[in-house]
Amino acid sequence: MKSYNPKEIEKRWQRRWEKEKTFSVKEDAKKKKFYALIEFPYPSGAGLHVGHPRPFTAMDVISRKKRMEGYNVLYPIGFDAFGLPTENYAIKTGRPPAKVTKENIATFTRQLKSLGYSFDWSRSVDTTDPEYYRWTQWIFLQLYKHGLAYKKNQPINWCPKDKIGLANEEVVQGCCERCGTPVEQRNKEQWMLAITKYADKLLEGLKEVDYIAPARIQQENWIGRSEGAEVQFVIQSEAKDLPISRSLTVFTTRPDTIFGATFVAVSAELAQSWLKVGWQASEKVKKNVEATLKERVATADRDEQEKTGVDTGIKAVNPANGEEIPVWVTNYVMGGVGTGAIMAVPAHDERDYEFAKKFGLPIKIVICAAKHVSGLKFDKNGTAHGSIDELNASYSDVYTPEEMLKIIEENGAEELEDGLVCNSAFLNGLKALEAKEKMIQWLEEKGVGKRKVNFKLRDWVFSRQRYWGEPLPLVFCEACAKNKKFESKGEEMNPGWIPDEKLPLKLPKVAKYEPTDTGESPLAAMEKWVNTRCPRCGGKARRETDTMPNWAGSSWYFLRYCDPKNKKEFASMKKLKYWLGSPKPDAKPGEGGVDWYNGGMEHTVLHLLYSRFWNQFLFDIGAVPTHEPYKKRTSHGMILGPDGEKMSKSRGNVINPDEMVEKFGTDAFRMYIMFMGPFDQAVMWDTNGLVGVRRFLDKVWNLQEKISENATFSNIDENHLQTTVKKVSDDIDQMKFNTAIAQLMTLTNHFSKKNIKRVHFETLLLLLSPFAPHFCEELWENLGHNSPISKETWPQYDLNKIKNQSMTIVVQVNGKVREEMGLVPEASEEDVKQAALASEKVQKWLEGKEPKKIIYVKGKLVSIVV
RNA sequence: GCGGACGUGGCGGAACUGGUAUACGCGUACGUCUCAGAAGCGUAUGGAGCAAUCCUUGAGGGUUCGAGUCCCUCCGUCCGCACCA
Repeated sequence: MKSYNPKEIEKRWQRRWEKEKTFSVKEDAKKKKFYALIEFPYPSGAGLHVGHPRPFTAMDVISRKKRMEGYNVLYPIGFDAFGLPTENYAIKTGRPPAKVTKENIATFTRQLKSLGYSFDWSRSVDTTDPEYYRWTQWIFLQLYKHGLAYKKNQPINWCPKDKIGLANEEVVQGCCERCGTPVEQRNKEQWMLAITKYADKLLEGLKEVDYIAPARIQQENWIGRSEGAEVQFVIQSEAKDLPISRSLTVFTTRPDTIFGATFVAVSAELAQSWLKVGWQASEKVKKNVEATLKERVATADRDEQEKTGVDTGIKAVNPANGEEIPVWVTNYVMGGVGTGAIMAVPAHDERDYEFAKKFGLPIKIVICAAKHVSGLKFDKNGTAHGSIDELNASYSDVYTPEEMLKIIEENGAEELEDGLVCNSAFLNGLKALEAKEKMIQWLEEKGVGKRKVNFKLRDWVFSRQRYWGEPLPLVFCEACAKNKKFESKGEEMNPGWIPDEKLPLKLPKVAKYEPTDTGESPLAAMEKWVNTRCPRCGGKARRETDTMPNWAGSSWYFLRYCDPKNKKEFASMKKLKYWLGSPKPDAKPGEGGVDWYNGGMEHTVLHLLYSRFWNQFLFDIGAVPTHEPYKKRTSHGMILGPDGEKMSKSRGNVINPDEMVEKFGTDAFRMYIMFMGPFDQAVMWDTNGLVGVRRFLDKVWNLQEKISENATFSNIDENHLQTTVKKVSDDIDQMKFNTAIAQLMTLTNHFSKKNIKRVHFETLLLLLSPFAPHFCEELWENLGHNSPISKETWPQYDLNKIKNQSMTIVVQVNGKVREEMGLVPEASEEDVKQAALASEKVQKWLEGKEPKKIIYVKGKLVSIVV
């Protein structure tokens, strides 16, 4: 017998799969479809990282199993190739990004093919291919035509190192997500996508889909819906010079606490906007505003930041009780949130409390609830700690501490929701949530406020001033703008667009890729390209020179996979319906999507949200068949270096996949990646573990010699086999690959102690084949099969075949295991109990006492209580 | 601060709806093969003890015949958001 030589057999099978197009799929109405998706890689110059194979192998295992179960499986691959690293490389070396990208894709392709993935390579896409980005541009134009893309002059996050504008989502703690440089604010004209118009739909859609909880929760938090009210506070006459001469609008989620508002706090941004339009504020106020705005940009960690502020001297009237309260400018109210102004309720908001304490502003309790009376803490015995006397010093009609305690105890009012409103006129005695509703109604009736839903989500900054991205297919024509030939949607001149049949608008070849400090894209210097004819009137016009962010191409790639060669549409509806539509006969319209999408947690906010937005929009205009793009979303953990740290060149703990494949073989590498640890958790690389998996494969290889038709096959053997079929099947479905492999090892260990029948060895190979495909193909062929194992049927288990000759019953005395007995499986409860009591060991522990109680768990154990 | 995940041998990690904790792998020790080493193969391997037996799932308490699993308090690690009103 030849020994196991991975190098030889892996090349052979890879060539054969390619030649026979084993994994190419076509739509086939007779077969159930299954669409498995992984996040397509960015083809960096460094080549494949060991992080890549983890999700790729996992979905490959699932895809291979699904194929064997009779599904028509689409498992596609492509490249998300626009982006900064390639552009920066081009700047450094002067080589054209398109060329560099081609080379990188070739490297990635070779590496991915060497790992034996069952991708349908004939459907491969490349986001930088004009035939692909033609449709990215087309979708953008659809958004524009539907009023969801607009140009806006606004402060943007500017990374001075990368010389690029960043979306809010790309700024982490005030720094550029990519390079870590502190971000500056700059005013720039930017293309925006109105994702906020889809905020509610994006939130609603999460109910339809099966995402792992952290992914769903992160999306919910990011969208950040909060229900409350906008309330008008009338400004007193001393502030005539204020632009908001009549009233100031605040947003609050707790209108029920309005009687406890003791001051109004406004953001420095709002104050600045007043100053710009002629507010005559004192020098002190002006200085404070300036200082706060400066600090905003510089401070990354706001945790430790001291609250500061200044009294503007303006008075506002609380509409609920007519009380006059001061307006302060503070650093803890943010410009972009709500209306940029709040009513401060120090008794029930920690931040307001901290501020009120510091500046000696009054604190008024209006809700009796243990956890929400600032400065007061109640322990389990109901004893109050803190200083309520200090709090209510300026308000005589608040309950005494004793009365409050009583209310809290009687109503079990721990949380704010359970609290009772006090000191609030017509709201007194109501539960906080009821009071909230009543107050909103009251505000609306009086015309001093209205119900309002607020979102954290901001519109998406969609333009980048860089070269290596999709050009925005827009043209500015002054003549047309003057003649108002285009419907007005933005603030400035409205550009016309390039007609569909003229797409794609190709990226021109430029000599220099450097971005400019003025913030213009390198395309702006291409006079020949920039100056063009207006597609409407044929007159002189200029092209838009901004490009799209790298999120654009990845927002719809899963759609293109369904019909990658289509020249007339981004994909035909018929094909989209086949691959994305729900196969369930009772499915509601719009239900379905990619059956299973696995990707990194780092993409659960941005990429996932953006592509859901595009898909929902495309659904609304009738271009795709489903509401939601992805039916099911899972995530993998990171692979850490052998030192337990994130792999990085500077740490020198990077593992090269090519090297591992060269040394141990692709199948061992794939199996080790799956065996390392729980799929959703971070795991440390340990090459010794890979050695162990390789040993396992050798062991399976050697089983060939033990095949004998005279081999015995006992019930115990049958048990092992059936349990393994069940466990491996179930575990793969639940992505518990590590335990599936452990079970295959157990079965192999069992088999290697005896002679085995060929059919049982074959079952083992079938179960192993998704993990180690080349290895199993080879052994399958050695057994004399002509057709490949990948075309075989997945084994079925039959629990009825598990026949126990005996069952093992554990006997516990007072909760401790004292005896283990083998009994016939037919034994009745009485038989088992009798046998247990009769046992010598049990008798010894009973010490002659009568058992109080005997519990029997069928087929498992007897528990005797003395 | 809020939200989420988690804490089990020397190490990575198993354990279904509460029912024999430590599966599987690594490492280690001994044996076998070998001129020798490596790789194989075999046996052992949570801790203490000669043994009977006792102890053991971050710490402490509770519920239960029975807790890694459920409840409470605390400690620690990782991730996400962050003065979001």
